[in-house]
Amino acid sequence: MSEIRVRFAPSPTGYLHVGGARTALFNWLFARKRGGVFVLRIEDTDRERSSEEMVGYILDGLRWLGLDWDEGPYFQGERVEAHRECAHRLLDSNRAYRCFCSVEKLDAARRQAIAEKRSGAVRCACRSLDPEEAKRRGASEPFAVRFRTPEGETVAFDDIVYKATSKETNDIEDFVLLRSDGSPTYHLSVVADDAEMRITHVIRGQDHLSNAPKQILLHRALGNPVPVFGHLPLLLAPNKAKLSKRTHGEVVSLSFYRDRGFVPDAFVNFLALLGWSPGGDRERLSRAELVELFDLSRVNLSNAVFNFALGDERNWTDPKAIALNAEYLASMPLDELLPMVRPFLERASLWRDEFEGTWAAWFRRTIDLLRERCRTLADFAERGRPYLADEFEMEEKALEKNLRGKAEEIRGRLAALADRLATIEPWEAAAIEPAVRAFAEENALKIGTLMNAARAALTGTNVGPSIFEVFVIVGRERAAARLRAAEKLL
RNA sequence: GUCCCCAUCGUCUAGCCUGGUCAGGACACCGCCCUUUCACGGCGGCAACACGGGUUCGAAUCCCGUUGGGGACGCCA
Repeated sequence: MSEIRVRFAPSPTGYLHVGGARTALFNWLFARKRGGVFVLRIEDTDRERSSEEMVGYILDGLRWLGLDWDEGPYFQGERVEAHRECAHRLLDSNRAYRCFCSVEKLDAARRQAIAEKRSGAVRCACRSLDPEEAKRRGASEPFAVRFRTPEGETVAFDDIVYKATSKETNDIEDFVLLRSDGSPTYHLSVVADDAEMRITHVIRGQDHLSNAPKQILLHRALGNPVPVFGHLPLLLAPNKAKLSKRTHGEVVSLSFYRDRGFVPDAFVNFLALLGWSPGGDRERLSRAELVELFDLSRVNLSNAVFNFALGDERNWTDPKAIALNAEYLASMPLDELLPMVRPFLERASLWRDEFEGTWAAWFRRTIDLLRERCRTLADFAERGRPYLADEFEMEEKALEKNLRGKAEEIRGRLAALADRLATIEPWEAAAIEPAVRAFAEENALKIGTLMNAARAALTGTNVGPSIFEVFVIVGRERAAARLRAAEKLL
């Protein structure tokens, strides 16, 4: 049995989006599961729309997800001579022909065919031109090279996902192989490169399903071994349209998920479950488990909706993705989490080198305390501010409800509590709690009122971890200072 | 318009191949418990086999049709 080789072949005409990332992931999983080779090929034959910058983004995205490739990146644009050579071979064997029609004329013919309720797969008149005559004309006239699609045949193939699939060749147009400027088109390049790179399994989006018969025909005409195809159901936007960077914007771009604080493993886990399931109830799956359980033939046949709602503060992207990310944040090894949090703190100007030096133990404890309440890495910067820095916002809600609203009861008591903090030993939750409770009792204060007021004073909010843990993390002096400051707001 | 593909809770899905289960799970949502906050956790609730015909003792499961959705039909990839 020869080696299994798959490829991910994005075109660098835009950012890597979530759908493309999933295609890459499924190729990667398939290769890793079967001990195959994962090839990365950049399909940059559309020179006008491709850019080097986009190539960089695509590589960054794959690296972020941890989808390491074994070969490449190869650039299709560097192989145009080989592709052209294929077209000429086809021309020589009469499996392709020269077409002298103008693009305008063809467009008009196609529109008319559709208007007359006929097939859109129009055949060009140049198909029946005498090859020798066409060759002579070609010396002085621009022409495109078209594939001579056989007539009256059925192309059948077994798709790993869609199983038995077939298409009548009469429904396939004579697609272009070489443009009139001599540049190869997608179909030709893909087929030539897949053969050259000895690709055994073509795993890609279902939007390519109707391209498979054309490519099979081309492979046969070229005398290549035909690869096995596996088409993946599409990822749809909430409005059920195919996901596209252009219409759906940055929220479908992979880099957006990195920037908004997703853990790569969590996002990979989520992506894997979009269109595939190992069967049963298992959902939280590590990368190793994914590789172990992955089975392309178990991929769903129907398209999956990727839910996002940018206007929605809480569920700006698929709630299930967020839930999974929160689960990873809460339970992943702290040592892996810490370095992921750092860039988000840096971006918010909350990072201090001491966090990795003299304050390392304290920092670990702080992040560990916060993680249960964070849904993205960005939340650490947002919720962590009162713990990590001295300037933080006093939320109006907290101020009104737990400080000013309770002014009669707590006036003078906050400052008194601040004094009391100095006497607590050791400075741990187990000692702070009884001391604070005793203080409340002595002052005829409801403990809840005092705790809520303290939370507002120390963190500026009315939500967060146990107030006694908060005291520990904020620290004796800072806590006292904040209590006194809050006293002045009453 | 032509061709191709698809169809289980709001969403992701298990079950379908090899008909017989209260159609299972997760997320979301709602309630209760835990907690004098929030979150986590626990318990419970809401919620689906698109429709119509067959085949069969019996259909989510097999067949046909309808409807709905998606994709392709480019000298884009």
